[in-house]
Amino acid sequence: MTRFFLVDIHYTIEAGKAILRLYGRDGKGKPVTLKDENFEPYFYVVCDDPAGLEDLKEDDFHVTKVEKEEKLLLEKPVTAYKVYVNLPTAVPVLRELAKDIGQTLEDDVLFARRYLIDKGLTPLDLVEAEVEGDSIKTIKAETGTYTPKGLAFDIETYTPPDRKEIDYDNPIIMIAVYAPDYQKVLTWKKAKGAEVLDSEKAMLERFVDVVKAYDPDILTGYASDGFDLPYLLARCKKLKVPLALGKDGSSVITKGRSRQEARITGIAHVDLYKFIRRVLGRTMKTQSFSLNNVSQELLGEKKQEVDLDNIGSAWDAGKIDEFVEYNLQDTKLTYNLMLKVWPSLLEMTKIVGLPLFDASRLSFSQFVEWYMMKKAFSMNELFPAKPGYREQTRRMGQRAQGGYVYEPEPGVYDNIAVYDYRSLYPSIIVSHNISPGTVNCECCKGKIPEHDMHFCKKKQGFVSGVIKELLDYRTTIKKQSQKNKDVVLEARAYALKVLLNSFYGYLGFAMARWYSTQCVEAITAYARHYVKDVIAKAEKQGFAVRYGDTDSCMLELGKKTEKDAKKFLQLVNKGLADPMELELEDVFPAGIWVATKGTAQGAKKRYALLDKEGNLKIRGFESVRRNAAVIARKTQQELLMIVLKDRDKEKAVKLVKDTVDKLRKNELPIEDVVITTQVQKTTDKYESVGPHVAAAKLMENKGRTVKKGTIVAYIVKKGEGKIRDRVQLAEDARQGEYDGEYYITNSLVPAVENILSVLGVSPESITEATQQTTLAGF
DNA sequence: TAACAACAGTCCCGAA
DNA sequence: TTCGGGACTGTT
Ligand SMILES: Nc1ncnc2c1ncn2[C@H]1C[C@H](O)[C@@H](COP(=O)(O)OP(=O)(O)OP(=O)(O)O)O1
Ligand SMILES: [Mg+2]
Repeated sequence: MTRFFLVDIHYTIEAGKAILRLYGRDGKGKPVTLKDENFEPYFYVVCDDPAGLEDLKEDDFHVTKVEKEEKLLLEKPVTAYKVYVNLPTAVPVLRELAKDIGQTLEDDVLFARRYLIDKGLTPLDLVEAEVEGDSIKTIKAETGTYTPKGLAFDIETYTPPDRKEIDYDNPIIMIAVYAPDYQKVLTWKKAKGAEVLDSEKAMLERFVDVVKAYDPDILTGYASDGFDLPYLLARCKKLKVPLALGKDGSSVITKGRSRQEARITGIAHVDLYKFIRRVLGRTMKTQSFSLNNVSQELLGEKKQEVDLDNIGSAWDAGKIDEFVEYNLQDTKLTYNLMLKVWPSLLEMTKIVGLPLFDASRLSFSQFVEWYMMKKAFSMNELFPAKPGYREQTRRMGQRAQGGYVYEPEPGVYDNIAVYDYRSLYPSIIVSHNISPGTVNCECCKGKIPEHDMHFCKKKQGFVSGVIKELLDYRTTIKKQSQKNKDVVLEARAYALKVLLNSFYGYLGFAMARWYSTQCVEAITAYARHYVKDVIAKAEKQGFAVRYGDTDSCMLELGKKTEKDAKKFLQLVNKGLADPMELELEDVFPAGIWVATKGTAQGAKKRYALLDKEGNLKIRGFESVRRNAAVIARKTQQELLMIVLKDRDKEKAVKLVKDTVDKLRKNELPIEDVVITTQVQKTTDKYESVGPHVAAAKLMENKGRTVKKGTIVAYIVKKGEGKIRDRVQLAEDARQGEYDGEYYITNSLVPAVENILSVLGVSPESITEATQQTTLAGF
């Protein structure tokens, strides 16, 4: 009997047979490798007459047996034939032949993943195997707490002083690895603090040895899928060094060109850049996803800045001491980032049940889909086929209505109670049993809001059942995080929230296996119903409704107290079916809503609240937008603080006037007028060329690569004509080069005018008055 | 930086 | 000069 934490799984074909190898570590920290030779690949065929299935064959591929099974497809019973084949690689071949006989299903499930699903094993959790030698006889899942054994690494490459592109002809000059109990920097020129090897080749060989000796479960880098490992591989190939990091002695394997990934057999390679960018990217404030910026935001740690542009000349001059420090520092940051995201990453890996390598690279849709597939197996549901191209296009044209947003009345208000449904869409799915298989059942009647549709009340739906489990779990975590004010739990609750909301999105996602417009329509119709219901109830109770968006409702308490606010919460919750629940997030001493530009109408998705500790919670305003000029963002934020906290109109006016003045007199440093904007396509693809695209082209002219996602920092210069003809890269901007008038009219004034007008101050008075003082100065 | 969804504000370009 | 739409970013 062997018990161990499962880290990775991989299969090979030996003597015409698929052999799975499971890699992991036992409770004492000893590495474990076991093989399973008794798992057979298969797919399903749904048909009336299975004749001919057993005889399918092509080349070396053939069917080994066929079993009849009663399964469910989209929650309806079907008879399916389970077609076993001799090799995993036979599946994509024989399924094509089987298409003449019936509908093939589950014919695109990777073999190792199939194994994990069928055996119910969870990576990074315990498994228990009965073995003979190193061969698995039986295997089952257990539970235990895994402690990660990780190693971070980073390479530095030689770059000639005048070049910046990646060129595999340039050598790797340094490699660092970091774990709390082990650090090393390798290089091949004399340097303080490093182990100095004779040559690049020797260094690469040593690197392989170092990693093997440390024997990590997890090897982590920052952008290591796209840079470090492909680079290492290229240099190793050139110098004839096997990059044999695999636990079976195999080399690192890279895959894909646009979306590269580097796999190491038996070790979970985690590219933190990829994971952070995809999972946290949307919510991060950072200007770029450089290791430094990301560490700054996530860890509050900044590494020493070293000018890497000089690494080539420094190397040539043999002055590389500072790069040793720098290289190690990078790996330390990478390691700490790993620790930071570990609770969420571990959570997601265990939930989805795929190896860490795969789990850390999943998109949200893949995540949802693999989770559903895992659950489907245990509930005897067949995995529906992925939609074909035509079906995808058809779905693309469909659009379901979304959430309701209440139009606010511009103004400053006191004592705002903020209510918000906990996991609204997921809780609707669960409480109303929304699932493709429960739509308009024969056995029940009823009608959902806005649509002639109902959902079964008797039979548990597949999707609703799957989400219920996760939702209950998230609720526990969220409550714990609130109770203990624990940021780690909060991060986990957040990851789970996004995941849960992705189930709703997934049901309306064109490429989904489980796709249902009806479900999507139902979910959002219920959501609109529930948020409007709170609004109506609040009004009935005499509250002034100030705002609401999708699942939230903000009430001005007026003469009412916080106790009344809590009573109202009870009232609403009494009318809600489990697991739906409205939460009272907080009562804020003050809040402001403004008009949309050029109208008197209240702007949605733009407001600010002052909390009891005196902090601002700003939503939608320029101050939280990276593509607004820094000066506009700063001034607006200060202004909001003055308006909500100091309540000082004079001070507010003065702030803006002073800022206008400084802009006019060109007194502000360049950093204050920088605008950062992302290019979402390559620069040649633009129909309309805006300032940031013009700036991106300036970068390209300087020989810099601009890719999708590059964030461009620029300023607007004085001059005539279009704004795009007046941009200058922030890095090249000279002091005083910016156009103060542009920033006043197009940036600062728009950001503050609707706030000032709530106070009854007209923007003209601000700019005019300054003009007068300026003139008076002459 | 392909791939969970919809709703919404603002800036600037480009056609009329 | 006006106005619609492309582009980007944020909120839920
Ligand atoms: N990223 C998203 N994808 C799809 N739907 C979303 C997303 N974000 C929000 N929604 C929808 C579904 C949510 O239930 C609803 C309300 O959003 P929100 O209040 O932010 O989250 P939530 O209600 O799910 O969690 P909680 O309020 O407990 O943090 O809006
Ligand atoms: Mg909510």
